[in-house]
Amino acid sequence: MTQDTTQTLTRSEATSARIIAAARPLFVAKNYADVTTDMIAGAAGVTKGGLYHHFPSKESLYVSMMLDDFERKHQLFKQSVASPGTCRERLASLTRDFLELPEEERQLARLVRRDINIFTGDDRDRLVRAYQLALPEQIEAIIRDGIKDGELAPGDPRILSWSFVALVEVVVSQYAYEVLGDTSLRLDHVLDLFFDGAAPKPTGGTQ
Amino acid sequence: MTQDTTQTLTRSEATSARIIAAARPLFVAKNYADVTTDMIAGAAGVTKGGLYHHFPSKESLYVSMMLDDFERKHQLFKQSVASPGTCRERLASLTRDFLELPEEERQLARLVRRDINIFTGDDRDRLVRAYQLALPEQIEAIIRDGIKDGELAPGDPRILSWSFVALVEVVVSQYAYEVLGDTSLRLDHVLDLFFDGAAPKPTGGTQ
DNA sequence: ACTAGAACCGACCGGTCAGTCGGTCGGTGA
DNA sequence: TCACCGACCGACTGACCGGTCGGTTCTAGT
Repeated sequence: MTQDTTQTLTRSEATSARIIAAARPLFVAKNYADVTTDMIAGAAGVTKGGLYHHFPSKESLYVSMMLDDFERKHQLFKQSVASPGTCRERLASLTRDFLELPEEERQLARLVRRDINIFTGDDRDRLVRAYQLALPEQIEAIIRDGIKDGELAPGDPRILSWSFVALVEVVVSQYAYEVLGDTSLRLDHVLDLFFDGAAPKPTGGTQ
Repeated sequence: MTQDTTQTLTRSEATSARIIAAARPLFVAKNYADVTTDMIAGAAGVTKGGLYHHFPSKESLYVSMMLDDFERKHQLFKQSVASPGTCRERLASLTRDFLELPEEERQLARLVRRDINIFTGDDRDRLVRAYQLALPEQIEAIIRDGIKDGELAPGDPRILSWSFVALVEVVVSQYAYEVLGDTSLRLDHVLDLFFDGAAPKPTGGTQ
């Protein structure tokens, strides 16, 4: 698998991918414990035996699914971090990418918080590290630059990045979509709130 | 229970309360599915049969526990909403009350987000309503006043209240405690960020 | 065509856990 | 002191689910 990534997937790889793809919406919709291996296998068009041919355990299937997703997100968000422009522009780029992700992939990022205390030891550590690398650390890098360049007030970049993530999660809700509408307005809302706060601007312009 | 709250609890009420008190730390530490009724009963000093004498199901025990807690929080936060002062002062009062709650009670508020998709129908609705009444709606009331009085820029008060809650949850983390230290500094951080944002102040004062 | 091995099947096992039920205990009123 | 009843007990049940395993089918190389 390491020596040959150029051509089409093997049958085994295709089935593994199909199983993971089938598991994704199930784990988004229901708790880890409430998603059975039979459900996943059924949704993927294999039997439980087939599933266990590709994954040694339910837990390892879950971890594979999450690591897969974090890797994709990591690649996606890395681009915004590397892009030129102001801190605000780069944060906007990253957030826009996130908001324009399909619903399912956006929700996956929340699973790590919901399910993290199910796991212990190695699996838990790997999940946490992969998540932090994919999202908070990318934001933290941009924020760190922003502080250095004077675009942001001095402060702990990690706490600021978590705060930013928290604000983004708010506008992902159904209600925010109804009130704020499409991506651009939700994006502006998050950036305005993060950079300038909720107090009225001293200059008092209307939007 | 409605007609007689003056004197000491009956034995039955005391046992119910003991069971709920025993369940609280267990549900905080582990997922709903991973906390067994035997564990709860054991921690409460009764047997499973005794537990089921007081609660018809595990789910109803969980719901009772949560509704109990939300009711207490509702009473607590109501005071800050009713208190005089600026929007910022009232938000500070409410947030300080929250931050000074014992760890266990603070964490309980997060359970509703973690476990809400376990339940369906009536129980789910009651949990959501009780939570929103206890926390976001109290904050929303203060924010609504703030917008009316010009202390906050116009905006959707519900989204702003959710944003505020999200920012508070960030400073509840272990890391934030290490970086920011005691309650007052974390409180200031949340309020500064919410009201004024992360950008440097135009006047440029240092703290 | 033959065959070795990978992919896949599905009945089954072992363990777990919510919920049950017949019974015991202790307090309370007559 | 005795009868009653709510509180409590704990062994048991039935269903569910993760994981196994012997067997079958598909595929690729010769």
